[in-house]
Amino acid sequence: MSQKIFVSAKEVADRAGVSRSAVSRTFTPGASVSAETRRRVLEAAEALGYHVNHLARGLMRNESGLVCLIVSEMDTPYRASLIRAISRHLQNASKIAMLINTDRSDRSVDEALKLAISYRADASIVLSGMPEKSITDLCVKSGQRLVLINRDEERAGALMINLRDQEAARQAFIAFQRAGCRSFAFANSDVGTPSLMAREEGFCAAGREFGVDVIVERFGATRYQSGVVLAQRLLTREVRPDAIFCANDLLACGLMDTARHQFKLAVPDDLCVVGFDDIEQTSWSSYQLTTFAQPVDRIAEEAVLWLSQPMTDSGRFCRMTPDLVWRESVRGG
Amino acid sequence: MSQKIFVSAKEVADRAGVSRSAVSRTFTPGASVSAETRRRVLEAAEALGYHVNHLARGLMRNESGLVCLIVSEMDTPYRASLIRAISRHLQNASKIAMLINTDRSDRSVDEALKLAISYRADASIVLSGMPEKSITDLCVKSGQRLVLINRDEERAGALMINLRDQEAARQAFIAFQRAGCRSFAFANSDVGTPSLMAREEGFCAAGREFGVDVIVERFGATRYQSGVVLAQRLLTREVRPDAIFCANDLLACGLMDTARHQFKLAVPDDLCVVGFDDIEQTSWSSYQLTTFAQPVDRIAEEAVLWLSQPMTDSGRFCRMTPDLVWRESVRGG
DNA sequence: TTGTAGGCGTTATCAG
DNA sequence: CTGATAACGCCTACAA
Repeated sequence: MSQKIFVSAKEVADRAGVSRSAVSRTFTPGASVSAETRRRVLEAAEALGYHVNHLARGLMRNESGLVCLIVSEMDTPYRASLIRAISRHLQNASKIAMLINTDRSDRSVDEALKLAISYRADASIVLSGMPEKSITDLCVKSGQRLVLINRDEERAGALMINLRDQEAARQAFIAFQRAGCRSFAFANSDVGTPSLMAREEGFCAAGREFGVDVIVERFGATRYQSGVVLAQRLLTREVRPDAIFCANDLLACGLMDTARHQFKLAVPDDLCVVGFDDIEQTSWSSYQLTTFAQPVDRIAEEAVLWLSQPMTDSGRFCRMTPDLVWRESVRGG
Repeated sequence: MSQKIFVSAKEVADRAGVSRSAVSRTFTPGASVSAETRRRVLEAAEALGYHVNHLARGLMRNESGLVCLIVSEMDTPYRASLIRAISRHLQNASKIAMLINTDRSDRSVDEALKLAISYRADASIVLSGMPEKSITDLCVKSGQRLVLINRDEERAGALMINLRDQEAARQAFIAFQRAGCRSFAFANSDVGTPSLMAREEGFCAAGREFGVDVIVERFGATRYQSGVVLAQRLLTREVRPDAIFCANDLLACGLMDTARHQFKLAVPDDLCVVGFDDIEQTSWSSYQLTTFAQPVDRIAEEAVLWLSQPMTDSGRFCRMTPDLVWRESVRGG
């Protein structure tokens, strides 16, 4: 482990023939420095390759500029696009994203939040799992911003961004009805994420509302492969569903592929499918999936906006409406 | 902007009735503390919610624990999986990833590296674009580790991880020949990334080697939509290619979809296709694409390993061989 | 406008 | 094993 030798403000000051404070002031936006001093400092800094030490600055200012992103399975299309959107918005706000991988267990999310505290992150944004109240309380008490995305529980002092999953599910149900579908199913993973469960419940509730039975099948992780299995289970039932709402697009892709290739069904003629997220693949011509678009960019925007809001004790809910994107996997439209 | 009030070692020391040093030692792995002192410190820390300030620790130890990931278009499947792999390996090495989005211009990469210096990152890993020599020199001079992935230029003191793109391209060519293909094409984007160009050159070189003409078409970004356009251009030529090597999987998916749906061609009977990356979608039953797998996990492993290697002036090349994954898009296999 | 002095929360060093 | 003390690099009064 070799020594790191970054150049410090003192060296710049010496070379420029000014005091350390002059250097500091040169790099502090609102400070007063004469043009001449500034010029000499900048010149020396350039020559030496000086860059303000954000660690030390953060120590003084009590503001690190770091924002912690806590997320599991980040290579999943929807997650990846959300991370990208958030990190871009953060950069625009002169913050920088620290990325922490979790395994989706609540304990590993707790560990991640502790790490965020250790790094004196200005904020933490949780995309996966639900941290313990004692930890989130500590975050908030420490003055850290906290954003929970698509989690259902409330946390004091945090911003909770949620989608109207249930309403969307109802909308999907109605779309199926308009398409003349008669046998309805919901295809879910068995991980029990709040937003996934909300979609399931919303779809079942719509079934009750309209006096129609809804079959629910759950299996595995929320991925393509589970969609394959779900299709095999649902499409071999005595009364085969002709309308399947999938908890997300990945499941829908696996399900559609299997319906077509293994069961030789035509979508949407034999089977209507609706997904959720609007990941890029749904627009590919092999899928053309009708789905609900998560307002990824707006979620990111709201999350980052919250970081500069004055602290409140109560926390805030922010509910957004996903847009139904009509493509070719449902008749009519 | 409300004040942040994190609890400090002094407060823990006061509560536990010991000195600040004792607290520090308790949280420093190799240090010697009596069991009793340790217990009292831990108890006080727990009660107060104390967490070591990594910013201050980094200042002292001259080691921030931060590693900067510089990447553009990070929501792309291959990039996302690489980021995930790297961030997991970093976590195992008790480092933490800082994520910086660039627009792939070399200038924005330079800016990102300056940010990495400002945060005293222990290392920077560049996945996109090529930073200026003056900047990379500064990084290395400052004692920062530097890893360049899939870049072609050399940089002193850096680890450069590359794939044997040309050899892979030759292998693809031979696979096409074995499948009995007669008219060869290479489908590329027009961004000119080193690794993409290497694949193109390797494929053309193989054509020359075997005395066969190779058509090259380039268009747009390295994404699905460009694959669509490339298919339209290539498949309307007088002599229609029956073997197309795509610069990456995203292009291949767009090209395959278009070949099948718009041109009603059967893959692999009418057209053989090979891609590159082995993104998850290639294993979906709509594609079953034969492709070269990037050794994502090994790349991540090597990159992280480099961070703990003793510093050398010369830098190091690390070349890896992508594995050809046989699926259904090429006859034979 | 400028320089000086003190402190931010740590860790390393060195007596005890 | 423990506690005082001096850094680390920076910012912010305060006084000049």
